Amino acid sequence: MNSEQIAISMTFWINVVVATPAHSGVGGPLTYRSELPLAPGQLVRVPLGRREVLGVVWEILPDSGGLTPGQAKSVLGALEGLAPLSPTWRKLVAFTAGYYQRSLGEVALAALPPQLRELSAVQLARRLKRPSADTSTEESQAKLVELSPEQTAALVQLERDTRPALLFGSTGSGKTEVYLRAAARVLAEDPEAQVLVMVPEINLTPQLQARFEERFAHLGRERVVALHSGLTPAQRLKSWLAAHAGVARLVLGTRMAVLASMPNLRLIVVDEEHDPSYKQQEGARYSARDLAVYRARLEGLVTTAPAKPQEDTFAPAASPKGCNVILGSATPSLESWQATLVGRYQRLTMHERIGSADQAAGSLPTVRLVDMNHQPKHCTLAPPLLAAIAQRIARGEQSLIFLNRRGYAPVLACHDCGWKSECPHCSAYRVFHKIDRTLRCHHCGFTERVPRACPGCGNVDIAPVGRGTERLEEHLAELLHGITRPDGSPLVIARIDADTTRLKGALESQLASVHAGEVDVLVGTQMIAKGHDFRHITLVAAVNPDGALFSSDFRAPERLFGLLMQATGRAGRNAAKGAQSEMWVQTFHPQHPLFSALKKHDYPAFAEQELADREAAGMSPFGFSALVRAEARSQDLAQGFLNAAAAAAQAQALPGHDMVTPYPAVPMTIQRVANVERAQMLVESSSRVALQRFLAAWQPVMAATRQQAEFKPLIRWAMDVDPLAI
DNA sequence: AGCACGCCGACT
DNA sequence: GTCGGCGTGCTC
Repeated sequence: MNSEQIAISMTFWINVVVATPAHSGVGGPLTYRSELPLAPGQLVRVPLGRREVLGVVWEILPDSGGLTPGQAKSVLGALEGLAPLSPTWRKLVAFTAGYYQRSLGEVALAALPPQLRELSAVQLARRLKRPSADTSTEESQAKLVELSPEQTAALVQLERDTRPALLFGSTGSGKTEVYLRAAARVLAEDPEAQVLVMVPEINLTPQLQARFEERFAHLGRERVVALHSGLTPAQRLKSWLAAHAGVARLVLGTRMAVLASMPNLRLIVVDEEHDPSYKQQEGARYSARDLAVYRARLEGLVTTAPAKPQEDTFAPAASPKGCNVILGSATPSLESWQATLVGRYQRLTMHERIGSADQAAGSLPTVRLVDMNHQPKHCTLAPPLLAAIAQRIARGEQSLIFLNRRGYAPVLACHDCGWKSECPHCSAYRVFHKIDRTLRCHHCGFTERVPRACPGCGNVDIAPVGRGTERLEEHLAELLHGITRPDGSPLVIARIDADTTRLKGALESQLASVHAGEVDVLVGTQMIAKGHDFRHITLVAAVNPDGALFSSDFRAPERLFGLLMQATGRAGRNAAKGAQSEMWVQTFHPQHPLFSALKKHDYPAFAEQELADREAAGMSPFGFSALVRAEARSQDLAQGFLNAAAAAAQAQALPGHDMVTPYPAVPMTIQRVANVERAQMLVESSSRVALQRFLAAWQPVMAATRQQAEFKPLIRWAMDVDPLAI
């Protein structure tokens, strides 16, 4: 019957990408037949196994490509009314898939709103029929503040120089206003132009969204849309469709937005570009910041060639339209900083704090290092720090205390038999949460009530070891007992961390009470360092930051410096109090160069020091790396698989192997999670291109290794290119 | 990834 | 006797 149909009607052969992962064996596009002519980039429903899935038409084939008619199924239908995804978008997806070693379909489908997969043709037609945003509203320009000389200079420079721009500006220097002006210029120049603004976290979008909406209200309603995982599926689809149709002029989103379809993209802004959340940590592990720079080149947004064009896979040929990419940060990633040093990016510096008329007084807080070697043993808070906090309370000022460990105590232990609160499913300790008397595993979520007595020996004397935010809050309440506010009322201590903000809206309401001055001392994890503007806080303290100085994670110092710089920015944004604001750091290593740079609020000095270390060690941005991770029921199997795959790569002399160093497989830091053993293998190279070639060639070798009988029970493996931590 | 098929333990 | 556990294999 099928053959008769073929005989009487025209048949087209097309390649379609569907969401099959790279390790499934089906990496590339699948060939389907279609009775209708289809265009590359169109969305289609196709049969896959026994289900119907959404796919993207990737290419039109001249013939059946050697497939027998029985092998190819027919396309079920196209999503009518949707313009095909542009060639540029497909190039971006293809690059992402190739660079990060995932299948085309996995990247392409992940970039589409999930609801698109479920929608019937009728439902989609209804969504598309909705009246588009009104195009003309009165030109009610919001009143503009006067720009500082630095802001003006940055904007002038952005117009002159189309290299990617690193906007290096401290907290409060007015980076957002530069984004707004740069966006306004692009949008005004071209009535079709679109702008993409990315932020690291969803909870930062509402404030920024309000600001952009206000500024661009004259463009008409619904011209500014948000795109992030906090939206409902329907909202996300709506935003995506608006961006895809070119109706949305400005898209504000998290990392996922870098892959949004925006046919007239002219400017990309990456705010807080150093933030680790730009790196996707599951599925296709792409860096949205790096892809933003790539996409800008692809769209013809930035024009300058990199230092060594042939050597950089991250440098597509630029097209001629012209636009830009702005990366903003007070503490840039060392990768971006290095790029400005070699001229690949331009650097725009903004250091004045806007609104502080009194610059001579120096509005940045004083950094005080507390040498913990000279403090009473085992004290959590040094007496001088405690006294300073008490003083603030008495003056009616607020303090902010950081501790990067939530819960009450990181482990519960029996001093008699040595029992510790290990998780039965993971190789990690369960954290003691006093508030509900539970032991919780922060890796798999396994939760139990705290045992009455030691499960090992029956001793009732089991005790918390170490200190988390919950215990610090309790401890502070004891230490500060009796201290009163200026009006004689008792002090209030509050805590903000992942546990107190689990409920929707909880973070907002807690922040509001801090802003309202109801709280005297705020205890929290790093989540409070980001983006929140606490004007009345005049003291910020980091209780125990030393772990990051000697961490095996080579980016830990960079993150610590950024966090502490950000925290100093939190203190005393109220200009009048800026001069008396203080940042306290408790450390056993006060001579560490990181702290010397911090004392001077000197990021360039820190970067110089850190880059020298990285160069000596051949690490990013001077060297390139990838991790291959494997999961299995046994650690031996996971490691064995990785080692066997590496041996096969050497034996076959894969492209680039002579410039690439694979290290032996090792257990991951958290070796076992939810009863699955995890191992990883580090692969390094001084050449990004060699590493890329090697990884691409290695992929099928891994698949073949997996086919060997002994490795059948392997659960999965995946590559992480340019990993954040090793 | 989904979603089948397929072969071994505790229940209507 | 079946329901269901997840090991294994396939998807144009």
